[in-house]
Amino acid sequence: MSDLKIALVRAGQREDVAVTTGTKAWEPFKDDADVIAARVNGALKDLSYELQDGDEVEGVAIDSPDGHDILRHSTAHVMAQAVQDLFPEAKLGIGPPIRDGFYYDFDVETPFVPEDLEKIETRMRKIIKEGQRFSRRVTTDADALRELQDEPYKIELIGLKGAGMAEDAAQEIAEGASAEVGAGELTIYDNIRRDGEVAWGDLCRGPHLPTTKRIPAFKLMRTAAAYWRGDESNKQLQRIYGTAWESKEALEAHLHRLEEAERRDHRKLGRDLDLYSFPDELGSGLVVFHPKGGVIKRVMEDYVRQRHIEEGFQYVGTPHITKEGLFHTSGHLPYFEDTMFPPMELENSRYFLKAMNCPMHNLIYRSRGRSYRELPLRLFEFGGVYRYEKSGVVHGLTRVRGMTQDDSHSYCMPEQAGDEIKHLLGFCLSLLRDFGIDDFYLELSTRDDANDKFMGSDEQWETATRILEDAAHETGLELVPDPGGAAFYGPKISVQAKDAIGRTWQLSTIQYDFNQPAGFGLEYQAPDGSRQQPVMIHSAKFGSLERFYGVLVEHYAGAFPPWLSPVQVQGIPIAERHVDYLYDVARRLTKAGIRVEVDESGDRMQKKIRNAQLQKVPFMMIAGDDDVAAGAVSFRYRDGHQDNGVSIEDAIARVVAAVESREQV
RNA sequence: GCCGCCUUAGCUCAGUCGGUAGAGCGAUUCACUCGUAAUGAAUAGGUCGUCGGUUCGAUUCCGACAGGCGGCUCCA
Repeated sequence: MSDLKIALVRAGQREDVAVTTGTKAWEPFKDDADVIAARVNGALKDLSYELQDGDEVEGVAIDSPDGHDILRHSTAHVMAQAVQDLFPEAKLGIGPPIRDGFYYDFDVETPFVPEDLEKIETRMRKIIKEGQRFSRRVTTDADALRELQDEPYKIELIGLKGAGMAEDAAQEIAEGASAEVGAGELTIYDNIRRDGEVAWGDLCRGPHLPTTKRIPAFKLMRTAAAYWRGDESNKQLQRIYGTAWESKEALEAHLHRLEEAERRDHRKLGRDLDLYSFPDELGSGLVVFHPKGGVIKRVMEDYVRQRHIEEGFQYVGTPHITKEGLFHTSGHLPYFEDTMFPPMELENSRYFLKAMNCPMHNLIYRSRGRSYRELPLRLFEFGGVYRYEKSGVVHGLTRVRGMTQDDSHSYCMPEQAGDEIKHLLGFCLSLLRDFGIDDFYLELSTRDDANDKFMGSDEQWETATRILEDAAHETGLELVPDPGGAAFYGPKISVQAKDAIGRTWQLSTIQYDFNQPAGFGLEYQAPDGSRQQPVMIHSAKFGSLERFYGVLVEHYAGAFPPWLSPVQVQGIPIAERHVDYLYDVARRLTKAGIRVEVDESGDRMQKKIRNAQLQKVPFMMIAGDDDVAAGAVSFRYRDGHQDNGVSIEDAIARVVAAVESREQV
């Protein structure tokens, strides 16, 4: 029994402590009810870990990010135990923690139904009540293979590990597989009842909660199918999603956040606010914009077109269909024919609906000789494209089959490419900020060596990737790599934006393309008289107008800033005799370019206020006897606050200023 | 495309153990003219997603298809 020296870290403070040999990690934290694991020399360990001399030890609280992961992973184990209790034939897939919860995949004969979830939850509560201990046990590949002979998927994972997979490779082949097998030693976690009986066990790296009793609150959310190891050609397993939290209150808060997200759902708000609809008669993924929704679309387009022109773009127009040869020249057809609507045959030609705009812009470039003096040449349009998206992926405005791309192509000399990309990236970000989206990071999609879909030489790819990377770094934004995510013709930077409730969306994309200029034989005449090939840079600022529209609806929960609001001012008379007065003010507002309506329905004024509130109109302009007498109006805002007796001149100026500044009110 | 669930009035939803349906909101009309989130009454509105099968009889049971929802794969 010799003394060990350890360093205890608490609230960022290091403290040297002497403990006896055999001291477990839980002991220094026995008074901290929140601590459910330990970080020892940077690595997460169970509280049952035996401390070594020189260890630096820090408690992991259940409500910390790591603590949440451990809690949820342990809850996934409890769920898997419950499932195998109730469905003994179920084979285990993987069961990692994910954002806000966890899942576990099972191979079962018949898919789970909602009633099964209730039974599983009940069984889980029983397991939690039993207070089973999570016990770590180091094993060997051979022992594990013997022990898990009835679990074919686990055996496959051990095989992958045995093949020398690094941890990140394991991550890649099966999202979350690294939760079961890592680069290090192989371990099994046994769930042990109080009487010492082993209730259940699973191949797992851990760490885990000390006991199942430490799961304060959980809920199973839904079932779904998922391909084994994320590969479409593999068998589909049945996945159960659940969530777990450090307290009942935290669980409630999470469920409340989900409800809030539902309230913001752009599909629901689109109906409630009469913005757009998806008539069955049109077909899946095809949208019609109603008058109010059309206002927002038009304002977006007008503003974006104006900004492009200011940034040196030239607005062009191209048709929605073309003969197939164009897409052969561009190289798209072999890659995209599956996602294009089938061709129509006429006059001995096959015509395709347009799925991308770039080939047509190339024709505009090629329509006459080009001088280096006009480069960079920037062509821009709202291009309507159609893509035959698989039926299961169509989703509101964010995944449609007919969309409008705010698409531009910059043609430049190779040496101009870096500056052009920086220019485009800055432009994208400033445009997004104008629409109130200001929290983003960048993603760099590159070629994947294992895949032969990519066209062009190694050198071209390296050059292009480096130029994009430099431009991305210059923004100072976080840059996340996305290997294998590039288009066949070149690497891509995309802007991933976070909305008001923290969800991320891929919006702007900037792609470097050295292939299409070659395919189309694009040239410019250089200062020395020689003919050179330009590079083209694709960029979409919003990606698609429809998707961005949907993102904006959810970001603002339908309460748009005045410049985007379909109705900016709703006039509400106290009584019928005030209608004409309001119409006079409304006429002056209209003259100032403001979208204003006067509610002259038979409703009581309280009802009119309610209606305007539900329609999320930014300015309610109310007039009664007092206002008429004072030559004024009264404002009510969406947050309920009021500003009475504002003179008509001030009222108009106030609305106009809010619209012009694009501010939120 | 794959797995599961769903489809009843414009919207949100009841209901029919197989005998062709109901509410609230919305709409229309009438009365009320009102100071910051729902005035009252009356009326209209559905071949219960579509097609086929079982049945004396199908909105209800079965099948196919379409559309939707949640995931997976894919993606702007």
